[in-house]
Amino acid sequence: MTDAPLIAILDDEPEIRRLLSAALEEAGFRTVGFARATEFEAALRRIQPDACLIDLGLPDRDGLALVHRLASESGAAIIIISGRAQVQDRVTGLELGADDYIIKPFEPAEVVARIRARLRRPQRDAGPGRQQVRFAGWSADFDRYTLTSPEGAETPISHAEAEVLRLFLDNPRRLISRAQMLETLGGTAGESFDRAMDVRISRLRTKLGEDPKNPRLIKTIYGAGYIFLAELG
Amino acid sequence: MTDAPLIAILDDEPEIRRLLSAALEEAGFRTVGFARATEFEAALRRIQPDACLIDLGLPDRDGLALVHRLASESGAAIIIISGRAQVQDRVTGLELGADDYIIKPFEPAEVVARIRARLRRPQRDAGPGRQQVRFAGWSADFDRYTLTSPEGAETPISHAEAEVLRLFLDNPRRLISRAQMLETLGGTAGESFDRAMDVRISRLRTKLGEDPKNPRLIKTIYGAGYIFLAELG
DNA sequence: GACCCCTGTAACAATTCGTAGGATTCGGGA
DNA sequence: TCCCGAATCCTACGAATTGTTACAGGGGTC
Repeated sequence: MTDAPLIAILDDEPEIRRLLSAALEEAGFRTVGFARATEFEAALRRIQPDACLIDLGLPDRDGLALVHRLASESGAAIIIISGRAQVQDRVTGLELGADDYIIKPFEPAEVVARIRARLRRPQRDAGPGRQQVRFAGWSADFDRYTLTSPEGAETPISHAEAEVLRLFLDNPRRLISRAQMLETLGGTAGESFDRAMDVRISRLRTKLGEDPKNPRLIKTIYGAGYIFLAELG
Repeated sequence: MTDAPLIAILDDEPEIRRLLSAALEEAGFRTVGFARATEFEAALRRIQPDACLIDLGLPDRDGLALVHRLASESGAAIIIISGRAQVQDRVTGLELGADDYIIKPFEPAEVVARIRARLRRPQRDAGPGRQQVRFAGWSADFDRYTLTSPEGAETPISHAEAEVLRLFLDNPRRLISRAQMLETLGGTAGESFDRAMDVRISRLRTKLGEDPKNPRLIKTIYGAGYIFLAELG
């Protein structure tokens, strides 16, 4: 839980791996290096890095395909390191799901700073690990689909309710428009499906013990959307 | 209503602002530009951008201080654009809380790609509701949409009322003309929409407990506009 | 097959907010 | 000071948005 973040390094040049892992460990990270994409992918079943530094132009695999797969399946931050400096390369790398794109030759200090910038944000971890979030005295468990009140009472929540709650927890204290919700929750636009949103929220509100006249956690902004007010922790 | 992400652009060169907003709007974003940091900061009480593009080296303020404040108080993604290409500049910018650092001259396509990369991930926690303002014994909370009287009584305020109040708080003791209000609050000019303003103000006045005969906080200047009289703090 | 829970739809209630119209106030000129 | 037109305020009403409840279909379990 409070371990140092783990950074995976995928680069076929041993010299670069050494340089990077030295700088990162100096900065307080744990590192693990790989020379080939196949090794790296095999290891991903065992370890769960917080960020991946990936060198494009690997000998044994198309790096961009790997980036794409990682982006959709892993919650780790993905940072490309590449010697290809063309704007088009950078754009496609980022569009495929990379979080950053660093050009060789790079400065280790900048790599560290960019990794830190990525890890500052809450990770959306996709692993099967414990998915518990605490907020305003409550505790949500997305594995067991339960909600525990500040007093300790536990009530089950449905999948639909959990989806809404997760969206709120990912964007605390930010306005979330209806359109955003429909998009995130997979509802096809328009129709009377946004009615379903209202109902989901209404049900979630009751389970959170909200006062209908004066909701404290889920606030509705007329004509704009919703705001989830809670300190995470 | 607020479907497309909103990108704020802070740069003192009009040419750059035009270039960026053209590229971003082409990519489906909404944009809003500012030439000065003070304008930008005032507007932040009113608008809620999803990402901020900030040019360092602004004439009227230290850009890095602004970045630092934004990073701790806003949930928006922060991207620095700068002509200073030294590694040390980049590192300090990122350490201060920026999410990315782009060097001039930049390619608009890459800026778009990097913004997209930022917005893919859940936004940073917006911090403990920095959206509180105190004035004349009152306290306005723009997260919870409440107004607390000097005696401690709390009344909810609607979105429309909050917009007006925010505008007043951004321009204390300064005359605000009707035209200005309509423009800021998004009302399409002319028509009988300025009647709506009257009503908004009237409702806000009642919630502030104003004496209709002798308003103390929101004063109307016949034929000119309104003035909000209050010490902020 | 009977039962139960989840989830969307529909119908109705409550809230928000702009519009309309008359009442009131303001400022200038007689 | 008094009067008049214009600007501003206030109240009520209605359209649009959102909340809530009841109900029906679907899928899973025993």
